[in-house]
Amino acid sequence: MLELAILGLLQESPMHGYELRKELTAKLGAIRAAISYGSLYPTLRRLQAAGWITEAAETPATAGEVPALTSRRGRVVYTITAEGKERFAQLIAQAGPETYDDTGFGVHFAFFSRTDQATRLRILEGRRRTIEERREGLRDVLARAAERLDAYTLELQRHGLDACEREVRWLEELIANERSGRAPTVPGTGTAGGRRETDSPPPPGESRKERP
Amino acid sequence: MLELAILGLLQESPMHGYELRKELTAKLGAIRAAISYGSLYPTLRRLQAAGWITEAAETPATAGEVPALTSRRGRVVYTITAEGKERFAQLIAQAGPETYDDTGFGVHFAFFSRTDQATRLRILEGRRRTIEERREGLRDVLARAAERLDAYTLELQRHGLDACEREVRWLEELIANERSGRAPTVPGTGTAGGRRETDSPPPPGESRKERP
DNA sequence: TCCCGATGTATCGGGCCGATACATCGCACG
DNA sequence: CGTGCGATGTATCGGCCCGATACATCGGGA
Repeated sequence: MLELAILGLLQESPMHGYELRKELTAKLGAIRAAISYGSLYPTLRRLQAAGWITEAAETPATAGEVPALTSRRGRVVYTITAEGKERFAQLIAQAGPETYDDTGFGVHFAFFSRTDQATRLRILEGRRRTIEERREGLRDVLARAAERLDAYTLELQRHGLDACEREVRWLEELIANERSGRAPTVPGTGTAGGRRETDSPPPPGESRKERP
Repeated sequence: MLELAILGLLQESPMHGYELRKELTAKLGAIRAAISYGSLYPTLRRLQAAGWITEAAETPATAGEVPALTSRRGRVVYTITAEGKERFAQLIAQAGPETYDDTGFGVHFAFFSRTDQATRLRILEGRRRTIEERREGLRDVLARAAERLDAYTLELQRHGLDACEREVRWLEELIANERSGRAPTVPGTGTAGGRRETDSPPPPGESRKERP
């Protein structure tokens, strides 16, 4: 999963580790706390070993432009390769069971703008099925094993069931929007400000790989 | 986390691995998919090594009672020790940062009936603070970095923010109930049947993501 | 009869996390 | 003027947990 996220971010621009972590946190903040360096650095090394990215020490002196007394810090900049872009395209499009768990779905969804509509629909529907199954499991427990569980445990299940129902509804709306070619924007969620004039566009679709 | 859950369940009655997994799934179904045997068995061995539990091959023949032609299966039954009970009490009462993440909180909450009110309040409030921080982080991103993110990523954040707000409200109710000495039963959640005479107690649980 | 699904125990490779270590920079506060 | 603290930055290590895999038995339906 981390592999996919890193490849996705580096496609926007080359970055060094610290920056990558910040971007990762901003992009995936809704699904996971914060990536640990204990995962990040080993993953970066793995990606390099596979040839998906290259790492390079930051330009020691860019010649002109304020050679700067400011700092000489050993920053390492990671850049995605052509093979890495292919790898990303492959990972983002294929869907296994992990694609539908909380983290996997979240990462795929965060990079939906780099996929085509058919893939988006496939993933959205797979996620819905997964959540529906979880929901049925919770309903079963609540209906059939309620007397064996204490009130707190029961309340936990109820809250989980509620979250499942809510997510299914959310997915239904996204699926409907997707089918009609409209953009994501689910009506109900007018939560925070921030909407800009840029918002109409969306079905960003087309996985453009901007070649150099 | 698994350690705590196992110790908690074995306190109700001795069990063998397969059974333990089923109970774990029923009790924690709202927060995590299903415990893998690849985690369960090593953890059980760890617990035994520490002296918190003992393992014993199932009684070969209970003497009378249908010696049974049925089966001779090498089942291993795990039983909690006195030290294990102390360990559980210690784990369930103390709270570190992991106590407030999705999984950690869920497990603690599932065993709330084995704790005192003060501990419950402490954990509930810690969780609320954690979720409030997550919520603020999402608001910041939505307010300050919205133009840098695509429509899908934005929608993901909005959905996450919505879940945070909902959970905070839920926690508030649980806290209020806890303070007033009342039992949980959050008004809104009349989802499934199963209420019994035992029900006065508690509130719900929460979880999600996964995280992690 | 034969196979399948549930019951049951167990290991192995690998991903990811938390703790930890170390180093530099700019700024605020004393 | 110094001193320390928070942000920036790279990196490793032990350990938990997961998914895949292997193996074995039992009851029942095709």
